[in-house]
Amino acid sequence: MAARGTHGRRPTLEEVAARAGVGRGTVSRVINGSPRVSDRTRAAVEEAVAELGYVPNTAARALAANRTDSIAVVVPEAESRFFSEPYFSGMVGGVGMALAESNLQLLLTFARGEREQDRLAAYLAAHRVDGVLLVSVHADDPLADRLLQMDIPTVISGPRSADEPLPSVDTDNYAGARSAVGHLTSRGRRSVAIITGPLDVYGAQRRLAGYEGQLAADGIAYDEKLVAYGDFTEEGGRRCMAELLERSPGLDAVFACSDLMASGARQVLREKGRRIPDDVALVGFDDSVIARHMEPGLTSVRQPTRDMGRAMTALLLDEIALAADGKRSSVRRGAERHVVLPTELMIRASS
Amino acid sequence: MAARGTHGRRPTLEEVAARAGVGRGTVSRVINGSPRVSDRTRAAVEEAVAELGYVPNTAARALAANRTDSIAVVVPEAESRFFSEPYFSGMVGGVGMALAESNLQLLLTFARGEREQDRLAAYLAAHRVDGVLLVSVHADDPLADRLLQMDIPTVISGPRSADEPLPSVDTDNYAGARSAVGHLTSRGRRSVAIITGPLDVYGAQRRLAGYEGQLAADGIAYDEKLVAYGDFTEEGGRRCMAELLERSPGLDAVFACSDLMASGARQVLREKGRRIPDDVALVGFDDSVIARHMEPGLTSVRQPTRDMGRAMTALLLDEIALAADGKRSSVRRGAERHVVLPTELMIRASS
DNA sequence: CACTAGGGTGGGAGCGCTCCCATGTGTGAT
DNA sequence: ATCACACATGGGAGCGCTCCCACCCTAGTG
Repeated sequence: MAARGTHGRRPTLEEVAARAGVGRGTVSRVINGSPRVSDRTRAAVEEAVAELGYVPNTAARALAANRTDSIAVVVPEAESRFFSEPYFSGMVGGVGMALAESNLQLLLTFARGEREQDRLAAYLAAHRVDGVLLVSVHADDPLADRLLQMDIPTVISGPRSADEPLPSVDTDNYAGARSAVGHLTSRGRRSVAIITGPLDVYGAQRRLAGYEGQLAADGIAYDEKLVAYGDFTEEGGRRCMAELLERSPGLDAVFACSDLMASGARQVLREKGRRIPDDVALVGFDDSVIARHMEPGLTSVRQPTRDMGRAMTALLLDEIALAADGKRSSVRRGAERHVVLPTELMIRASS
Repeated sequence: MAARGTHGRRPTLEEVAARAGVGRGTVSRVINGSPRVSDRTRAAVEEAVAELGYVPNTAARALAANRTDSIAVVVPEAESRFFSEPYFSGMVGGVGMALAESNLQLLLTFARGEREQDRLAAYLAAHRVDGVLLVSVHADDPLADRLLQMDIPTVISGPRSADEPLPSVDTDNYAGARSAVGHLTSRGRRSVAIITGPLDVYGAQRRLAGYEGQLAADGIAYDEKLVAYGDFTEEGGRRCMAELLERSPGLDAVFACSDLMASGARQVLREKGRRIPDDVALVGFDDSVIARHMEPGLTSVRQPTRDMGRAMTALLLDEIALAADGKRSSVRRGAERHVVLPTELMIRASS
């Protein structure tokens, strides 16, 4: 039943073996690049494979070998954020790029809500993937710990804390924030406000820390009135900007911890009649499309999302290899398991 | 060997059966929701499943049942465009959303270059997925025809021509273009230029046709000098705008067939000292982030990318079901296989 | 010239599931 | 009470592959 079309079944290993006049095992060896095959035999098998257009059946292989040759990218957010934030699509693109060189497949999964996460955890547990890439995780995310417990090779895209147990890839949020603030102070701004991200995201904390660090380095007193707590959304940016203007009408610069928030801030600044950058300089974070198309062009801290995706993939492949080798090294290369990528300040007209 | 950790193997069907005191077949029936099980037995099995934390092994199921419960989204572009164009991520998000309700998984695949495409075709042929969603295809794309030949259920995101053999989902490019141009003429613009997309993309042709259609309806003569042939890129938009200004300095409106091109056009208009919208009105297509953040806000034809993703998924599920039923209806519901979604003109300050 | 290594090779066993047929068990009709 | 039929159930036979053991043959050794 359910034969998929008249074009006939795909050839099997056995058929290739018959055609090449060898045994099943030998064909398997050739397919998997084992050295224990004579050149003559190998050639014969390869010919048969080509003639028959043989492609191994993944399901059978997965069942027999207990690996799936695929990894999952898990985005624990509603898909809606997946659109709006270039962070995600950049990351996924980088992963895809890195994967193209291996022969792994990429499973993309969204998991909003606890129920979904439960389902997902079970799913991943069922050995459906060789490893997991966790993107954008909040400090209290339960999924990460579950994966850790279940011993599934996992790499996380931003550590949840300073001592993240899972291997991770991150941008240097601290340095990035410092560069942004340093840029503002070096241009003579003295009353630099910040619109933070949600502080249950470790990266957002680090950006705030970078802000504080740079002010200290520049000998500028930290002023609580210049700190507004946002959530990475445009609306949050609006709200924070309004608050800031109310509390500190004299501010002359704003560092928004995401471009989206910067965009919200810009709207409010404009409504209140502040000119950018003349009255208030504005800097964002992400260097997304928005930054390039905003008016005036938004100075922003670039995150190499693509490279991050690549780095995550590389790390994960390591982890998977390690796990397969029976985790002979529980003493792993500590620091190497936490990759931190540099940021770059893209200077435009807004500052 | 290669046991993935000390936490032990996942329980199997057989173990659940033993625990529940029934046979393997019965458990399978319960898992798959067959009605041919008594309530008492069903309850017992469900309890055993819960206690053991049983999750079916996908590979085994795929092998036995000859289906994979997963579909592939194929993006035949370099990942680079995947980032820059919200079209893609919107679509993928919609697919993810629709899939969440089924229990299918989403495989994301990029295929740039012919070699990659060959590999991919073989891959898909090997029954690794139940169906394929093809996003953004050029008229001469070979992959689509191959999938058709191989009898793999496939849905394409924009038909390649008026008589696309594959089921498709598209936005109403013709009507969208008309609404944009009509909007411009209704505001008194008489010299409306167009920057087209690459004409080997059917949708781009339709937008041009809509432009012509609306001008005709408004009794405005079609002027070749007002048509510039772009490629959906920002740089292309710049080039075309420059050309147009040279050929037709008196134009008072521009319809760019993508927001990205509109952005390029805006830059050139500004450089040449034309005010938007006072001197030249500008309209884009896509209603992407760019449109919302451009200065002035860009009037743009919105494509419901999310809904498109959803619609594609629904169509594909149909196709898959049909294929499984032994394609009893080669006489399929013709028109229903081509879904066209309406556009909406988002009016902003640029026009 | 017998004897041992070892590289090459064939093929059995089994991965966990679905499919389906054979077997039981209960119900209503005669 | 008897027969027929429907429904519920158990379990064999594979799905196509990998793993591994046994075997063979050749080449080197004493």
